[in-house]
Amino acid sequence: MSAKITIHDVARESGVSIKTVSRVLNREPNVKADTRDRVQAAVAALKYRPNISARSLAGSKAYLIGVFFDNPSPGYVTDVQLGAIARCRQEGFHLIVEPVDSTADIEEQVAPMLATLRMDGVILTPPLSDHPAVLAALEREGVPYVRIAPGGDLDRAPWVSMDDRLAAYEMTRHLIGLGHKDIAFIIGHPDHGAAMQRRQGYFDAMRDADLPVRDDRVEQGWFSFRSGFEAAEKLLGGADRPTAIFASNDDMALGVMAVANRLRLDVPGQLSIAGFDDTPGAKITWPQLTTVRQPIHAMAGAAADMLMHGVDQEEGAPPPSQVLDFELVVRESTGTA
Amino acid sequence: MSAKITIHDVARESGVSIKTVSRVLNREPNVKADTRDRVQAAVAALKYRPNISARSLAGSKAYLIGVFFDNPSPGYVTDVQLGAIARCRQEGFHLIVEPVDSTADIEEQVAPMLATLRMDGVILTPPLSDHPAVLAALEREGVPYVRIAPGGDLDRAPWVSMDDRLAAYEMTRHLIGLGHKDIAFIIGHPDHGAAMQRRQGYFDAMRDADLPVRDDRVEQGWFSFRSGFEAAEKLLGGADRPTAIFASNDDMALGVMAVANRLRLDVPGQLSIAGFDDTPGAKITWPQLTTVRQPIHAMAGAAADMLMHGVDQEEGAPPPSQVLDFELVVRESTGTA
DNA sequence: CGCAGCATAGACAGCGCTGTCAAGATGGAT
DNA sequence: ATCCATCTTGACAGCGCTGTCTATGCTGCG
Repeated sequence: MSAKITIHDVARESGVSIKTVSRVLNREPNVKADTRDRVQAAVAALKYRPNISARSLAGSKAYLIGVFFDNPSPGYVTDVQLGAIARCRQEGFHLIVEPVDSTADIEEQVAPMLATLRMDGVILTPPLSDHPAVLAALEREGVPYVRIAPGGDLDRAPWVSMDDRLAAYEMTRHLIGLGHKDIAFIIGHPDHGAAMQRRQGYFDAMRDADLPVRDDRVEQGWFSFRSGFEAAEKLLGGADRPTAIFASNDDMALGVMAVANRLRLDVPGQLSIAGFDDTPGAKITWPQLTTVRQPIHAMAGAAADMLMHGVDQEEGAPPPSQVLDFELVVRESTGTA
Repeated sequence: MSAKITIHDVARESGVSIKTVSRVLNREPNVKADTRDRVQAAVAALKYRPNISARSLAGSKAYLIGVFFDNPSPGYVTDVQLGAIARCRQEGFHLIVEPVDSTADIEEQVAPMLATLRMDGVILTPPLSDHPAVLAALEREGVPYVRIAPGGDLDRAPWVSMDDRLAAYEMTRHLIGLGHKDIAFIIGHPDHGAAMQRRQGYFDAMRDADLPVRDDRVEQGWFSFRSGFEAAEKLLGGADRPTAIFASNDDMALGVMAVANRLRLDVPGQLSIAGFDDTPGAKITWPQLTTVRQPIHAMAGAAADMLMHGVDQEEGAPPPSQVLDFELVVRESTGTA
């Protein structure tokens, strides 16, 4: 184990005080270029790395960003982490991941970790983005947070999201463009803000194309494979079938795909299927799923950015938020009617 | 924001010195029961939480465990995290997640974070468990680590794993027990230690049952959906088909399933399919996949345990390691021959 | 009754850094 | 040459804890 080398070693090596080394490290102004170079050379020579505990104890930054999640799909979680970390690394921040069970006592889970860690900020993923107790705990402890894809309460704190309504609108238009007129829709979990927006996008697109939407062509799902499976059984059970089904997430679309397989329906020959999210599962199927790619990586990165650079919200001004672009991913599960 | 309350507040409240509070917090001996109770009452009353930065700066523990990963399946990563965190929470530890790109410069990625964070230990997941540069960097910095499912070099450091050979052996026996005699096998990524063990388990079971293994019934795969798909096309292409295919991970098994669907083969009526891992994808398909459940959660928990309680390896003694139990999960994709 | 020996508690010095404040250096305007 | 404003640097005091060392109280034993 290499002996720990501290700021004092660097100061000695470069012939300045530790305070000056600190200044160089933190890119503070008012350091002569010449001095800065000497210090940086010493840092490089000694391979010096500031100790994060000392930094956060003495200063106001902890160099720690938290990610709270509650068991959405693993692919989503991992994507968020990767997106956030990519940005954090550049600034010397690290990521603390904390699963939060939204059905258990929030206070008990969140407050202790907030107090012990004193993180600089927390990234909230759905469904935590809309969990009142979580937001309240964060606010009480004075820890800044950014929500990813919140469903409501948009003026309360900064957030990052995509336009779910528009994405669903465009997916529906894609289907209509393929010649489909009888398009069924499977709604997502009603507690999930995005689910309602996607539903709206579907209705808007159908209306704009003057296509009627029969009541029995819209089924309620819960974002799970099983709920998609069951909805598809109703939709495809009789002889009167839609020519396309748009499930508002991939898991449900996969459920539809499974029913189609059982029924020996050719996809996309006899039935087009569209999903939403572009989870890994979308490619782990045959035919591969036409879906919407969420900019998860970018959203998490943007959230980390806001947190690291301080989200100083001016009094009265709306919180600084961002809407990022999605992408329609057309694969093999959709075809002409 | 609640004003930060410190050990001094607790000391004042309970009428003892801060050192005594520290003793109670750290469960040190030689504190009268009466005193301990008073302190604990004050801690509870004030909702005091020790500051982790101060603790790690002053003491030798950082209360931080790292998890290094390099993009195995998201489900695997998330499972490891959840398993490790569950254990860490009980002891007041937190988890730092760090993706490590094994194809890039390891030194550059790992050394800085080890120096700045001074974590108490690191959990390595495959394929990092067998990455020489990662192990070397950890050892040079003197950071203890526990490997999950390492492929070799078992005497070098502690590890946690399961018996992949035995699991594959039992899955093969499950198939044989169902009456199958012509069982094909798809090998996993050759760099992955576990892949070879699974292959061995298959061969051992076939040999022990006096069943011949034809060369053209064993295909090389890479643990990916596509490689499973391609292997299945070869295996199922002609009229002379095996009655069962054992793919040595779920992604490949799903590839086989996709081919079976295209070929309109009834699963499990005309073809039984078995996977390995029990990823979420195993249930996101129809019929659901018979597979092997890895004790990922438990392995990660055990690894965290070792790290938190110090893995003091005696000179010359083998590193303390564990082999945990797997579970055969029989679902609908396998049936009688 | 005196004292070793242990259990219990506190004083105090840092851990490695940043924030504050003050001192010295520099330069331009007068 | 003088003075002030500005730039550059350093001394020093903590941040909130733990480790070490010392002081006290108490026990039991000769």
